[in-house]
Amino acid sequence: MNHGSTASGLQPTKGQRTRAEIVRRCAQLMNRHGYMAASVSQVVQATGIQKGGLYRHFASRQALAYEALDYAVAQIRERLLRAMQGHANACDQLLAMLDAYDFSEEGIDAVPFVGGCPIMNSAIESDHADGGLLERARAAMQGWHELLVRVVDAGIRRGEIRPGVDPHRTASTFIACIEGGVMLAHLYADFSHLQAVRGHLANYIDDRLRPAGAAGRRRQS
Amino acid sequence: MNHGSTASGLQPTKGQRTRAEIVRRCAQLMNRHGYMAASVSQVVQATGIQKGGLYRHFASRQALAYEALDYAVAQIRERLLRAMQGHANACDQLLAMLDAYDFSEEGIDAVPFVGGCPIMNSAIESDHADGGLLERARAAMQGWHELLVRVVDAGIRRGEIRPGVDPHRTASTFIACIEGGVMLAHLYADFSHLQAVRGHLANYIDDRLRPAGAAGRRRQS
Amino acid sequence: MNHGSTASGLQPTKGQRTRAEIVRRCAQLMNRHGYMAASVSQVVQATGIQKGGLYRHFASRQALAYEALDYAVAQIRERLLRAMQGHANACDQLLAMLDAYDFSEEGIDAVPFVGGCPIMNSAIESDHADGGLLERARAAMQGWHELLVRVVDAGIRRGEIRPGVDPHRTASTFIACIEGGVMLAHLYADFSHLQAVRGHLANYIDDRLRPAGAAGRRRQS
Amino acid sequence: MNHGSTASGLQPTKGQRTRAEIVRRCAQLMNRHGYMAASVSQVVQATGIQKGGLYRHFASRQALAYEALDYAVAQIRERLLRAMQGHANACDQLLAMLDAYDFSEEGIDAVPFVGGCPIMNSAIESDHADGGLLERARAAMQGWHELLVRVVDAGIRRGEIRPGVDPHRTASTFIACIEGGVMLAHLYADFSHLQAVRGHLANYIDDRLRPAGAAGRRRQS
DNA sequence: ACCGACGGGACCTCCCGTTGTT
DNA sequence: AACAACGGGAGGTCCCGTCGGT
Repeated sequence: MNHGSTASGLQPTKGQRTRAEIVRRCAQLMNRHGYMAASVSQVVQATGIQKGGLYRHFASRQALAYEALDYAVAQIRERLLRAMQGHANACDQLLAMLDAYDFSEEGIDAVPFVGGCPIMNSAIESDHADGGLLERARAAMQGWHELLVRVVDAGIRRGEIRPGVDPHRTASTFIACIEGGVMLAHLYADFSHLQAVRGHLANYIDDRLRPAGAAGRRRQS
Repeated sequence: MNHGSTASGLQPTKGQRTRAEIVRRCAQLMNRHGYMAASVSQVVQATGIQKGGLYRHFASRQALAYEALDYAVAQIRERLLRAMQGHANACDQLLAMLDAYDFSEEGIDAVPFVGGCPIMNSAIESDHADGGLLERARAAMQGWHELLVRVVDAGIRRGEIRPGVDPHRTASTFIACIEGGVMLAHLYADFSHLQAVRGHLANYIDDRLRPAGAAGRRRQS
Repeated sequence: MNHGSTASGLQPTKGQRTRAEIVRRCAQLMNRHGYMAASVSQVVQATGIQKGGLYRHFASRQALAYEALDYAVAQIRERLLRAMQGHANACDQLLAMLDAYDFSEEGIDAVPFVGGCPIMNSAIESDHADGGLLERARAAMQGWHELLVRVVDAGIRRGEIRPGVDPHRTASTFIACIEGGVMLAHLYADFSHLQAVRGHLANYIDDRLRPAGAAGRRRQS
Repeated sequence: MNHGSTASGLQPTKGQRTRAEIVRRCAQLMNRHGYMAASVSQVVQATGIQKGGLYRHFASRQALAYEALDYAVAQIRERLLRAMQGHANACDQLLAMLDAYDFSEEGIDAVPFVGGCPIMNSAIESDHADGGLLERARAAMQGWHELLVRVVDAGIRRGEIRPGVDPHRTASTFIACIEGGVMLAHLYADFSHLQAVRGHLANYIDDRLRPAGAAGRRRQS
């Protein structure tokens, strides 16, 4: 049933293209309606493919949900990495992560992820229903956390962040602030909450992360 | 169908006690399994009461879910208020709110709310399914936000917080940090993430909220 | 889910009566269409009860099928026992068993078991699909086999059957002949095949079972 | 769609060989799982050929099932004929038929027909579902019955069987005993039941079929 | 000659809510 | 006030058969 990438990676067959499109559409759908809460009928409507066709590509609704989540997490991760690559300084990279969640210019209903952050959504939903979802949510969060730790570590090594800073606690703090801000922005459909958090994190960086003498030479939100 | 408080408020009848118990049990159940995702069968099992009996007290599963959410939010709010009342200084009150979410000494499976913060849970879930849930989640969040605004305002008036601080942005920041921290603690079943956030907020209070001269005279996490 | 005989055995509740009626109707249906092959829709049509109601009484279609088979086997067994009780001589009892399968006077579509012998039917079908069916078919057959062994044993003790006869082999022989005859009668909707087998078994009794001197003093088919 | 024997009978084309292999594999599969109960997926798995390929050779699953049954019946018939050809005496030929069903030396899971006698299986299953199956089961049984009648008739003509014997009733009796014995042997996975029936039939032949003076000149089981 | 891909429908299960009964 | 019993329907899975490629 795993028709993922069997026959080379050059010319995707029709089935592979269909399958990829299903995953893409489902990621959008399920990030709103819940990865486990979305019904097959909704998937049928969202993808334009019938049940009979769906079950050719995925063994179960659950398997499709997992794959959609994996896809969504990969998308978010890519967005984060791309946002970071625009900056050289570790502190700027940290702020860029938050900015990656700000869709205010693209509109709240824009791509890619209506429904908020998939990692947080699955983290919350995993408590409800499903063990497999929990595993995936934890793995996704862990990946993000480790990414942040690496950024902070590198910042310390490069002298962009004070030596005494604890990378793990800093990572947790950033994630908590970002996810909390995303939740508020999404709940109210109002990104000003995210901007408030951004200002807070910028201050935090100045107060506690940046080396004392180097304060304040960057764009302020 | 709203048998909430019909026969005076002194001696609750048997029906009223049953009804209250149902709501209490459902709040526990639904905060884990989702307010809309929890099925009537699960409610029957969790409460030990049969469907016929349930529908005597509640017009629909949805109505019960709303009431359970209201109850859960009220419980959390009460816990927050009680935590605040232990402190006179506005800054301490703010930190006490976060501490109210720390169940590390009571165990992760302890009361009252296995499954994390009901406000955040409903905020996330409201995106999935239900308009009524969204309204309630927003109202609950609004209530909390306003409470924080009042605390900050009062702190400014009493000279415990710097005059220039924006109460709304500060409230948003605290909520974001707390909810993000709760989410992490719950996802990993590990309250150390919440402690990291606590340290961060304590620093933030010292750096940006407390009047300059008054820095640092209270227990540090 | 096993609402079999909870509340005393005196006044069956409405549910118990419904349940019993479902089993009765299903035994008829499933003995024709196969215990596993019969669909829930067919059960709904045969019983006049809807799916929602069915699953209140039985955990699954399979559970209902098992119960229907058990009921059918019990009915056949009762019919066999009643037929035997009309005769004192062991040899006559053996022939009476075959006669119990002869519905030629009641019509081929008569009660109780359109569709042939439930034991044989389940024995054949058990090979197809289901392990639980095989267990039940074996147990039912074993019960019948042991009944025959007891009849032969008693016949030997009372001097109605020759001492040297092997009860087990005799039981197997009778069962094989009867079931084979029932199958033919049912396949062709023609009981003359069963009569042929009856004549054969009567001869067999005279030739090999009855004591030498006592030959031939009973009604011949 | 009937690509049975289009291009002469000398060099079977690749398609014809594939088709024959499908029928052969299906006969094995369907004799266990039921001719109508076996799903196309099971056929796909058993044959290693995909649906698109299957439906090139057969118009429907039903048509394939019929052909598989015909093949199975032909196989059994051939086995019976071959067993008979080893004996000249009619009485020995009758016993040889039963022996043809005894796979105890080849193992219960041996070829050719795991799942018991196809004629009996289809006779039982035909009651369930399908009119076409019933026709075929009756025809197959009729063919066997007539074969037995011819054997008995020839035996009478050659003086190996008493003149007064009724060939039809004798044929029915043999079939009933054999099929009943096969059923027992298969149900218990124990061929001793078939041996019991064999002994019984040998006695029956001595007592009622063989001419009086010619008793006992054959191997006893 | 065969396979991959898909549509539409039937199946079993479970759900929610109502009703009659105790 | 509570339960047992039931109807109607939605949900997820799998089925059979067709069609376009190759």
